Amino acid sequence: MAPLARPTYAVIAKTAGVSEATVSRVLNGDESVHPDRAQRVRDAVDDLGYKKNRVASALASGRTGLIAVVIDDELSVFSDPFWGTVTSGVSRVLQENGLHTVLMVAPVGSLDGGVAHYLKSGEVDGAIFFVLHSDALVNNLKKQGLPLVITGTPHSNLDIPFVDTDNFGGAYAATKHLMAKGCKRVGIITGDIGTTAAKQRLDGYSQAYRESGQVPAKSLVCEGDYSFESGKKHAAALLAKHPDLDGIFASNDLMAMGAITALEQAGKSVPNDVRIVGFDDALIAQTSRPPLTTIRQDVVALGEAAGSLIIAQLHGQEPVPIILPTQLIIRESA
Amino acid sequence: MAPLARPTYAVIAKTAGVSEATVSRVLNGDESVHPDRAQRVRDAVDDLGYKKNRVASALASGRTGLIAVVIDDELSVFSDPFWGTVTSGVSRVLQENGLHTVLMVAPVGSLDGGVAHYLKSGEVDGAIFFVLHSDALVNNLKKQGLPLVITGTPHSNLDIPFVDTDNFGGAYAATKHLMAKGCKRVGIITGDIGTTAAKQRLDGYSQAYRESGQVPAKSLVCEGDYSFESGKKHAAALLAKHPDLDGIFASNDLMAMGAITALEQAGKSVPNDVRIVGFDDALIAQTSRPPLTTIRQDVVALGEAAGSLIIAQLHGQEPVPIILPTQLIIRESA
DNA sequence: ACTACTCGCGAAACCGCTTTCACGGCTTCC
DNA sequence: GGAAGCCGTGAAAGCGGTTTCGCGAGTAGT
Repeated sequence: MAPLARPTYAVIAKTAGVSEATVSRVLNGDESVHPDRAQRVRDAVDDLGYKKNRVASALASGRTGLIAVVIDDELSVFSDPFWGTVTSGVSRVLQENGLHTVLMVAPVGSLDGGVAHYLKSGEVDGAIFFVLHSDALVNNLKKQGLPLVITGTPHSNLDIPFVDTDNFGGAYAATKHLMAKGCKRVGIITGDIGTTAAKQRLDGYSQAYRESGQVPAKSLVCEGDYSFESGKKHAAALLAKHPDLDGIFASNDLMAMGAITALEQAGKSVPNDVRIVGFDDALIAQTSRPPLTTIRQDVVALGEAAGSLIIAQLHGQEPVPIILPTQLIIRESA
Repeated sequence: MAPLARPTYAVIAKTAGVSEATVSRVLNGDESVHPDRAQRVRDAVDDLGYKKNRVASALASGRTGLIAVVIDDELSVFSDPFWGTVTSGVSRVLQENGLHTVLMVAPVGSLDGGVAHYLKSGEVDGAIFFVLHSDALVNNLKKQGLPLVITGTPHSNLDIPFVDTDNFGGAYAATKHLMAKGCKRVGIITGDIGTTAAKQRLDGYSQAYRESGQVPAKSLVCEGDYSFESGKKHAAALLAKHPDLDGIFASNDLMAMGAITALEQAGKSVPNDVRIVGFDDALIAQTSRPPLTTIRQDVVALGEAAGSLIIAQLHGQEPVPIILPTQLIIRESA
């Protein structure tokens, strides 16, 4: 580690013939410095190839330039490309604003774990939470005034800015589409109903169903867990209970694929006998056979929105929740 | 931001009745402090709920406790769950060692971009590179003595520790498996041959082929780019050139799925007419119809290995490259 | 008994940047 | 013409740890 002696303020100040205080002012965009001196400083900076030491800067100013992305889990990122994609969106926005992303993949659990300590200890300027299993930590951090953003809609009425996809609208559109295609008996395989997203998608389905003049039978609603296997299982069950089933809305693409597999095993053709719509427009939706009709959510945009919400707070602006629109992508499964 | 006044060394020192220097020694595991005083310090730390300010610590010691994970790209993470998974492996290992992961998703390109500056400016204690398009930056950083790890085998003979999957062995096993199943004419769809992984997998294929007593025809080798579409395209081409084709080794699962799609469109049955083996054992391998026989690489382990290599270097140990074994997963496609 | 070391520990310098404070020089207002 | 106000600027005091340096006491060597 021979960090080839980087210049410091002392050097810049000397070559520019000003004080260190002035150097700091120029480099931090303080307008009150005389243009000539400011220019001298900038010249010196360029000549010497100066780069600010962010650590020293952080210590003195209390701002680290780091934003934590917290994934309260082990599994999500491991198996789901979704969060990786969101993260890269976040990362890009932050980078454009001179901030950096600290990734923390760990069960958050208590208020006293490693992650909690790290966040509380002022080493990051803000935090974005991805999968939130408990509100305790978030509430705690909010009290300390740490800028926060939640992706997904929070359970309780936390007064914390969040970004989310229009789950309700997407599910509504998916169900409407099935109805428009002539489906009379449409089942739904939900996600883990403990998550707000799953709940909202169910609501969208129900709403569309009711607008068709019918009420969805309880037995048409199955609670899955977003896995391929659960899609398979519940599709088979639905078919067993309702031989006249002609449509399924699955709360994500993976379950939709599971459903297709189950239906074809049962001798049904998709989309001729049963039409299927998924949610996400993940990569697998395109590679599926038949290609999956699904609700696209813009995952990168989700990350970018989260990033901008944090930045807004850093700038002292009052952040407003962001709900991103979805888009119906019609392929062959419905 | 009311960081409820966290205690500092000054407070600890006073309550423990020692000097700040001693506090520092105790907290950094210096053995030379008398056990009694050390205990007094530890008690004070516990009582006051003291947590070290990492920023101040970083400034004074020159160690930030941050490791950068650099993805020299925009696309990889966006579309491929692979890197997300590796990252979480890295993150876990680092966290266990009191380090944190700074994620940088950006084209690295020049020696002078934002990422380059960040890395050179000593704000991280080490860096792990994922997708490496150019050796320039890495070489440059190495000269500065920054601990580095590359995932994947470097092109040139850089003297930089790396972790990789046994691409050769995996491809070899895949091809052998096809031969053992009775395949006589086995094509390969490689990845971007500019990457070492693709090259190594091709070598493994060739080796296995030669051991069967034959030499693979040039026309059996197609260069794909890891995408679904390229798998589809090249499988169709292979079949056109070799009507007697009875096996395909695809360098990743996505291309294998593309190949299946193309073959079925051409009226061939998988695995009855043509057997197919993929590589990765990604999620889609299980959801494919038929389920994909493939070479599993342990992606999480890859990340963990990268993490430990960095840590080894931080401890001043001489790191040795790590090659992780693969495993043949037999499903229905071959 | 006297010098020579070793050992544990505290004082203080230091890491590099930010920010407060006060000062000299000007303009403005009675 | 003198008091009051501004403005641009530099000196210096931090931010909260780490680390060097040297001191005093205790042990050993001769």
